[in-house]
Amino acid sequence: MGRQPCCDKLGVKKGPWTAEEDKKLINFIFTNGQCCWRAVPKLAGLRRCGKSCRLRWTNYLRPDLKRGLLTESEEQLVIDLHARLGNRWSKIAARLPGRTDNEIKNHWNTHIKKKLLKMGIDPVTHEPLNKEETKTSESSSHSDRSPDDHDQLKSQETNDNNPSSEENSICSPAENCSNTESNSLSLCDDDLLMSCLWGDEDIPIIDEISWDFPAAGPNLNSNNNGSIPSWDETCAWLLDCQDFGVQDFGLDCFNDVEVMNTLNALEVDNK
DNA sequence: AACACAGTCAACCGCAAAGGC
DNA sequence: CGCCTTTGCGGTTGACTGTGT
Repeated sequence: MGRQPCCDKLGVKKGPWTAEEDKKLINFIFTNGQCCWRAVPKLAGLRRCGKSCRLRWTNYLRPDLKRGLLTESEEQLVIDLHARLGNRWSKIAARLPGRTDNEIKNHWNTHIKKKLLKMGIDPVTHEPLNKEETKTSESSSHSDRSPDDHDQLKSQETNDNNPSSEENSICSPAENCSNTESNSLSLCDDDLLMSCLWGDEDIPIIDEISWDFPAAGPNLNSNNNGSIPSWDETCAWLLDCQDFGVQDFGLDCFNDVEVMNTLNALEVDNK
């Protein structure tokens, strides 16, 4: 019994997305919310597989994404999290709001890996490289964290959700780093970042709290209670990284005059 | 200017987990 | 309980861009 392919290969487009396709996808998700990805291409009029649509949305089109290189603080956080979690990029990304697993994975492979090697640190074990050489002859110790040694971490990970787990007993200022603050890590200093890192409460992911687009259209202002990037911030991406204007979307949900004025103002600023 | 090489990153692929029936 | 579908994840690829010769 063969596995059903994620899409019929016939007539399904692959490769880079065009602005037109992006528009269709954004338009669809803004008006209908994120529903069954498999159905999205059909409903949105795209000749893509659902998987591709989901990837495009999560890695590129999501309004809450930060663009640009990771900051020093974020990079340090990634390194620390990688030491703890290994190549669990999605888990790492979940702790860096506005960053995607793909982005972090790429950044790790292209920048951080080399940086660590330059510093004489094994990017896999996070141990000093010369230390590694001597250690290879020894049997593994608790601190010798091989890439496959993350099963242990995995169990820790599962305990992350358990408030009574041992790891959670590590008292850190994380408690002070409230969820709302955690959503704007870029504003935190390194101490706060580390606090957030060692606090094992799952940082609420922006997706979960603000990207549940109702079909009726988002109430753009009501969700902004300070913990979520303002609409002004989140919509800037539309003007920032795409070569089309907001009006081009023809979004029914953008019928709020105030919002439209803001968007227009942003667009003017951008020019 | 032309070419080669290296670096970067968006996108694809295959697998596994999750969830519904 | 087992099958099937859907979603999510991590590894990998390949196109594009920048830099050096």
